[in-house]
This record gives sequence, C-alpha cells and structure tokens, in this order.
Amino acid sequence: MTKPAAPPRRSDATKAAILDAARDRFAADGYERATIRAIARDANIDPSMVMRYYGNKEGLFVAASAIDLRLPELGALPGKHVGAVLVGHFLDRWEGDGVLTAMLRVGVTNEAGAERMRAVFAEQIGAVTAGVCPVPGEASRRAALVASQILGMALTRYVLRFGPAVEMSRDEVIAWLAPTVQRYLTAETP
Amino acid sequence: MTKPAAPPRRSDATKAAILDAARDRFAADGYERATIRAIARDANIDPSMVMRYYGNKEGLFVAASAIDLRLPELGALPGKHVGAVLVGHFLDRWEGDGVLTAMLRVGVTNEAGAERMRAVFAEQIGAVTAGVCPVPGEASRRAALVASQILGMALTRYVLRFGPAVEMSRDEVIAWLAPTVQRYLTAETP
DNA sequence: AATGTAGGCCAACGAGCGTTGACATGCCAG
DNA sequence: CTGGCATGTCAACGCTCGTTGGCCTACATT
Repeated sequence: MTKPAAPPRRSDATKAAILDAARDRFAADGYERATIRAIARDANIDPSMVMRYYGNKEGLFVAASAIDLRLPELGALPGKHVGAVLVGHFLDRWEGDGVLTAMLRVGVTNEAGAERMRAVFAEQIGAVTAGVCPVPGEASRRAALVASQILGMALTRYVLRFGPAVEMSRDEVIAWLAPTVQRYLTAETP
Repeated sequence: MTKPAAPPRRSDATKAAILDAARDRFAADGYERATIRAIARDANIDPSMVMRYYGNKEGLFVAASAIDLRLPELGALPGKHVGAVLVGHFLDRWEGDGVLTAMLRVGVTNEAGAERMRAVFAEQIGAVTAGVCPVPGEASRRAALVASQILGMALTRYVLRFGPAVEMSRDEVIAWLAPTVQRYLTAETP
C-alpha cells in the first residue's frame, strides 16, 4: 500500500490552491521575495492557513517543489537520438509549468533549494546517464555536464530572458543543443 | 580627459571597503538577503555611510557590479582554439573574485540585475562572436548559445555546487566545454 | 437536537529591514 | 585661531515580514 487509506478531506482543495499559488510565486520572485502573505492572497485564504498546513515557509517550499523530472525511458530508443529526445523533453518540462523555474530561482539564493536541485538532478539525470555512458565510473560526471548545458539554456531562456535565447524556436534549440548533450553522454573521455 | 581632475579623498578607502564587502555579500547571499547593515558591519562603518556614498541599496549594487569581462582579443590567435581560450578565460574570471557570482545570483532574483547581465553579455560576448561567426546576422544568437553553456557551467560549479562539477579540474572542464563553445561560434547553422 | 471538531479569519507580536536627520569629531584653508 | 566642510556615529522612523493564538462558523457524528 503506497497510500495508507486517505479519507478525502474538505481542505484538500485549499491545500492544492496554496501549493499552486506558492509554485507561481516562488517561480516568479524567488524564495525571499515570495511572501507567505502574497501566496495566501493569491489562494484567497488567510496567511495563517499556510502555517497550519505547512508549518512554516520552508515547509511550504519543500511541499511546493516536490519534483519529478518525468524523464522517459531512454533504453528503448536508438542511442543516436538520446540527445535530441532529452533536450526536447526538458524544453517541454520547463514550459509546462513553473516548478522548474521556481526550483532554479530558489536554488540560486537558498541553500536548501540548492540541496534539493543537487538531489533531483543527480538522481534523475544520473539514472539516465548510467544507461548510456560508455565509461562506467563516469556517469555522474556526464550527468553534471548535461545539467550544465540544460540548466544554462533554461537560465538564459526562461529566467534571464536573453533576447536571442528567447527568440529561438523549440526546434532550433534542439538542433543546436542536441549534439552537445549527445557528446556529453556518449563520447569517449577527451 | 577621461578623469576631470580627481583629488584623492580621505574617504576613498572607506568607499572601497564598502564595495569589497558589498561584492562579497551579494555574491554569497544574493540581492535580497545581502543587507546593508551586514555590508556595513563587514566594512566596519555605519550603515548610514553606505547611503551617503551610494544613495540607496540599488545604487550600491550598481556600483558593486560594474563589470568588465576583460575578454581577450581573439582576432590574433588561431581560430581553432578560440573555444578553449574562451572557456579558460571565463574560468579564471569566475574564480578571480566574487563579482560574476554576485551578478549571477542577483540576476536570477532581481530584474535590474537581469537587465545588467543581458547588457554585459550581449555587448561583450557579442563583440567576440561578431569576429568569428561565419553567418553575419547570427552573431547575437551564437553569443546566446555560448552564454548558455558558460553560464550553465558557472551555475552548476560555483553556485549550486554539484559535486561532480566542482571536482572537475580546470583542464577537464576546458577539454569538455571547448568543443561545444567552438561549435557554437564557428559551425554552420545546423 | 446536542456536541465535538475541522476549517477558516482576525488582530497582534517581535524582529529585521532600508532609510533619514540630528549630532559629534577631525582636518585644512583663511 | 577660527570657520567650514568632510567624515563618521547614533537613535529613531515607518514598513513588511513570518509567525502565533484566540475566536467564530459549519458540518458530521451521536
């Protein structure tokens, strides 16, 4: 049993509204400037409700940033296209909602957020690289290289909003980044 | 005359101490959590002195992040090694002092900081790409691609401190990233 | 119908922030 | 010696924040 019998509570809707508002605010403002008062206002409830359900601001952040990158199984597809698939997946994931932007914004200014990012990327990208990396002991290093390029594009495109990075189409981004990621994943150590 | 006769003031040392402390704090904490009071304490003066010399917090940040990437003239060296030279230069620049880390931290959470980063990278990297990019109208896009990889590595290595990214040596980082940057700069459009 | 409890609001707290203006001290020109 | 300006300190302001505890309401169980 993964769920130990969950009776649907009347407050579930409220909790979800708080989480939605929190994700938006954290993504837009980062940890410090995203205030509990503003989040509560967005969710149309009192700030004290946030405390009741999530304990404190950090608890709210932890709950709001439970992240699953939802990386696809790459073992099944031709190894040559792993880079393109991975880049495309991340673009979709990043544009889907504000969770990843929030994680990036908070990870930069908050140590707990940074720790969260380290864990998410090490585990989830690491799992992928372990399957395709030609050098067994180097999977985590390859994962870091892939993360550097993907997070760098996310940073310039979705956070800093460099004009040229924003104006590139999805296909153009994939065309440029896929060979880079492919090389980081599958090339021999230089 | 670039300097209209500057008599050395006794307060120059204090101003410099404030700027040093500000850079450290902005780099370590980001814009919101770097307080004027803490900066003043580091510089061993009263917070009101910061206001006197820099007007307000944003003025202090602007003064503390007057950035010159000091990119070398790349025209003189063989085109094949432009990528490696550029990556190496940025690693030096990033490890030299906290200015770039501060700029990155602040740029992520503060719109004025983001604007500053856009300007710095567009002008200074753009100037380099304009000289080596094979497609005339694409220099700014190439600059954005280069920035995405370089900022991504800076993010994972110096801000988020991913284990594997931190443990790589300078030469290893260059060996992996140089071909990427080289391709972004000089390859034909894919 | 009575009652316990979960859901929600309101007012207030203590702390820290950026910022201000009045006041003390030292230096140099006249 | 004296005045004025640069340098620096001190105490306070108004504000916003995270957080707390008391109180009200409505539903579900008995």
